[in-house]
Amino acid sequence: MLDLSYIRSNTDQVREAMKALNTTAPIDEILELDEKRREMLSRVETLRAERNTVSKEIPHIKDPHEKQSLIAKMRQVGDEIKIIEVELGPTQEKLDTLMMQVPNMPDESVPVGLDESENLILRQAENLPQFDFEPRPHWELGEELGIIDFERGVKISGTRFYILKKDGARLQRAIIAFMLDLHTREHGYIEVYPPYMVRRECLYGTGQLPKFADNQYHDDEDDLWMIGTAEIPVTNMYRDEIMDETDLPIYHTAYTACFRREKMSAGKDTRGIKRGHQFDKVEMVKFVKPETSMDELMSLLDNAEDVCRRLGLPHRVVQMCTGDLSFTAAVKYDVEVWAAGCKEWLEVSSCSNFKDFQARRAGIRYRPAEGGKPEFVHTLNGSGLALPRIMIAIIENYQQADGSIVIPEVLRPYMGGQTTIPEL
RNA sequence: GGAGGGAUGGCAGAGCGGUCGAAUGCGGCGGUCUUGAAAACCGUUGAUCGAGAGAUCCGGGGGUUCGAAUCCCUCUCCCUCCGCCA
Repeated sequence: MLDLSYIRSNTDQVREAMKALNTTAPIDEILELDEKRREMLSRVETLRAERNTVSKEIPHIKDPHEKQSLIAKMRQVGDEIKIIEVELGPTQEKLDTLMMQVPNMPDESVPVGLDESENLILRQAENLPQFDFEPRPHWELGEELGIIDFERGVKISGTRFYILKKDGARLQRAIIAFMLDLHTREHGYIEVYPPYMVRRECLYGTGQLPKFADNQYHDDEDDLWMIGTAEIPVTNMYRDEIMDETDLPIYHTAYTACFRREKMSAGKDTRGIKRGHQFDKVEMVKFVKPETSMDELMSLLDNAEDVCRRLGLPHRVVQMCTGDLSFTAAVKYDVEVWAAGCKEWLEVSSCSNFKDFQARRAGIRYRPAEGGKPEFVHTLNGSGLALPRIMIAIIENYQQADGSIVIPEVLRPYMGGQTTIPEL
């Protein structure tokens, strides 16, 4: 959420930003409602002040006539207050609703562009794996090796579901453990294991609601929402908290399953395990002081790239232009990994700086060490990394002519020393 | 799922329908004392909006009242007991 007083005093910049984002936001309506709200607020506050002072005097008044007349007068003031409040309530509500629909402002460093075609490739691996045979896609190899069962996945849960089996399931487990160990032991993150179902307020805090309700699975009976990413529970851990400056920065990493309806991508990527309704991900989340957040984003991105490097997966980094920025992000970089079989760059991580956008929604603040008012922290997060696509890249890039797969060296300790699938 | 009890400032814990943004203790911060520290003593110490006056906040929402932390309704959460269960 943006700061309302910022919108008020920097209206032109906000309008420009919305244009750059290639979106519209109800700025005029917001300003109008805000003015109406403030006008009513000052009226109602004056009346309340009067009632407060008089009500304090009433018990000390001896003369019963005077007392009764003041009570009558205050009853009238109370009625007036109520009349204004009846209008003020919905106005405030409407304003809040609109404010929740305004996307974050892009950082000045973000290139202006219309859509994904104008994203910037910042760096790209030069040596893609070479084969002296035609590399095959993971859905063929996976099925042949008996490590992915598409048919039975669909049988039990429908389209976009699959079952990992034998070394396939084990490989995924190994990657998860490897990534968590890397982030906790070498990158300074504290591991957490959060709930996969959260209350609705959490989704407002991180920005999935109200705009993206379509993509969330949710249980009507208890109003619990299945997380689409660990960002949701982990960021909301500190909702409505004021931390000490010395607590910052906080780095968390979490392994969770993620659930997405994928409505907007209907019919897209239906082959293989690239896009499922359920997938696993290791996530990195940071809470930092505002002045450090851009540096923190760079190190977060590097932490994600480090996973690729160690797994020996050629990757590239893409900076989102304004038109392809997500609703909540002020800056966003994607890490994409090359998959030799389907010959595609696959997005395995998305590293964003949300600045104070989520913190304001979720009420996450810190008290500066030198005293003074609490300030909003900056939040960041990035995948570290998404499992299915890493699985794809490993299966396809490490495939051999005979259809077997060589296990990347760093994963072998997590696979009991096994070096290939199938085991020789 | 059934029965009961509770939710107050960073924590613990008082609170009569008016003088309560809230006693007291702890913690935090500042000071006195001390070579330094501890102890002791004194002071200070919540948030939001607002230029300010002031307004609002005692789990959330609604109501009664001139006036609500205090009364009523409702929701949520927590605790205890019973039942059920990985």
